[in-house]
Parts: sequence; structure tokens; C-alpha cells
Amino acid sequence: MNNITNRDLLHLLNQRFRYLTKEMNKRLSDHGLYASQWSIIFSIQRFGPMTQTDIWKYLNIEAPTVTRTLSRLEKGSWIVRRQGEDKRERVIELTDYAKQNFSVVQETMDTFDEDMVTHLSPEERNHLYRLLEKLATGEK
Amino acid sequence: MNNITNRDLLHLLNQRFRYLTKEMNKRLSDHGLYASQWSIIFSIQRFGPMTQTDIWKYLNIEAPTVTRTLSRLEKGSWIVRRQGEDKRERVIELTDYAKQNFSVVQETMDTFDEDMVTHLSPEERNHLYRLLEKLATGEK
DNA sequence: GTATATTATTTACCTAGGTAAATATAAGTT
DNA sequence: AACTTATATTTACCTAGGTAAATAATATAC
Repeated sequence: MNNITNRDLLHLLNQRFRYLTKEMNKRLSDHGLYASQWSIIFSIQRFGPMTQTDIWKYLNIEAPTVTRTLSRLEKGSWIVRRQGEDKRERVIELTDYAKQNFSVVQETMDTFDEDMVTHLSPEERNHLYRLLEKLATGEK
Repeated sequence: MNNITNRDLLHLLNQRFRYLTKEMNKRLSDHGLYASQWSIIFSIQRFGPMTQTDIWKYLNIEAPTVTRTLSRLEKGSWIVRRQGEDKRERVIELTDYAKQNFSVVQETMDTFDEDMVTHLSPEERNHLYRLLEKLATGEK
């Protein structure tokens, strides 16, 4: 059994990642959402109102990306931006519309998550997690 | 030890993937390339001249994405598009410039690949590969 | 209290991925 | 040969990620 090359490993990761987001977008399209939009909605539902900085730090994406995605969510009536005490910051809250639709979308996503890992046993899922933790940690 | 949730698993995959491409782009920027561009150059070097269909089928991306990336590579003098016998198709070849610079970039990428998996033993790399194979296979 | 530095957000401009529809050529049918 | 179908590529238009620089408000220094 030959060892897999680093390149093949990263290539496969790439393939799988793209398949995942493609499929996720497909399933979310019924709800008028995209994958990245859902991850923001989910975060706010989980942690309560967040500033944009809270969001990009948690999701590990850049501030301009959040600005843009929030604008789309705002246009779709999923979130509202309210001014914070610190007038530089904007606090993001879910709209009633978002709260009403949250659980339906969540069910869709739960099914999606399960479908994606269905061939992995619980032990394998834990193991995969631990291996991914060791991947690309930035240190040498 | 609690089991990891599907959501956390996919979330981590997301984080790692973004870190990977970000870092890869950073290292390639010295060479005036982006990650996706390199993957095309690498494919052609490996398999020889390919039609655009060959490329998108191999890389598992959509045809329009390839069209765009090739245009950028062409502008950067990395590739040339020549008409195939079948006049519908365009055969992509590396330029002399690409051939001359290939090995330097490849060294950069080999180092990158190794850096990304450096915390994983050979067995772990194989295992990670096998687990990723089982992920998101599309079947239920 | 004014000047400077820091922080939060935005704007402008890249690349990359996707879908849907258009175009051009080839292949198949009658 | 003419008509229809299929294939290869492109165009137009989305979203998402990134960097660099601008703007506005806060915090800090003097």
C-alpha cells in the first residue's frame, strides 16, 4: 500500500470542499440562502446579537467579506443592522422573518450535514476532526 | 470524550480549507500566480496538452471557470490556446516561460504541501485521505 | 484640549466558484 | 442535402473569498 502524496491529499480536500459547498448551496436555494449567509445567521442565532467584528473573528473571514454578505442578508430581510453604543460598530440582529424561518432551514442543514458524513462512523468522524485539527496549523 | 457534531466537523473543514488556499495564494504571489492557476499549469505539465474539457473534467470544476482562469494564464504568458482538429475545441499548452519557471514554482508548492501536513505522520496522512474519500460521496 | 494612534466598517478592485443561456462546430437522422 | 441533436466554449450574471486603502469614531498621549 503506497503512501498518498501530500499533493493528492490536498487535491482531494479541495474536491471534497467544493462538492460540499456546491451541494449546500443547492439545498439552501429553496430557502433563498447561500452557504455563507447561513453560517452568519446560524452564528447570530447561537450567540445572540453580534457586531460585525464579532462575526468575522468567529468565522475567521475578513471584514469586507462580512460587510458584503450582511448587505445581502439585509436586502433579503434576514438581518438588521443597529448602531452600537460605540458608534463605530454595528450590531447585527435577526429579523422576525429570520427567527420564523430558522428552524426550517436548520432542519434542511441538519439533514445535509448528516448526508455528508453518513458513510463515516462516529469514531471516524471524531478521528477526521482530530486529523483536520492537525492540518494547516500554520506552524512548521 | 464527547462526539464531535457534524456541524463542527464541517465547520472545521471550512476553516482549514480557507486557511490552505489563503496561504497557498500568499506563497504563489511571488511567482505571479494564484492557487487555481497553478493547479491548471500543474495538470498540463503532468498530462501534456489538454483541451478545456479535459481540464474541467479532471479538476472537477465548471467549464466557465476554466475559460476565465485560462484567459488570465494566457494574459500572463503561462499558456497558449491552439485550435484542435475539432474546431470546437481549444488545446492548451504551456509556454516556454511556463516550462522554464515550472520547477521553481513546484519547489515552492512542494514546501507548501509539506508544511501543511507536517504535523501528520505518514499513517495519519493516509488515514485522512481515506476518511476524506468517505466524506460527501453524494450517495445517501 | 489638541494631536496622534487605534479600531470598526466600508469601498474599490482582484480571483474563484457557480448557473443559465448563447454561439459555433460536429455528429446523427431522415 | 437539410434538419436535429449533441458537444466545446464563451458570455452574462450571481455569491464568496481576499488585499489595500479610505472613512468615521474612539482611545491614548502629550
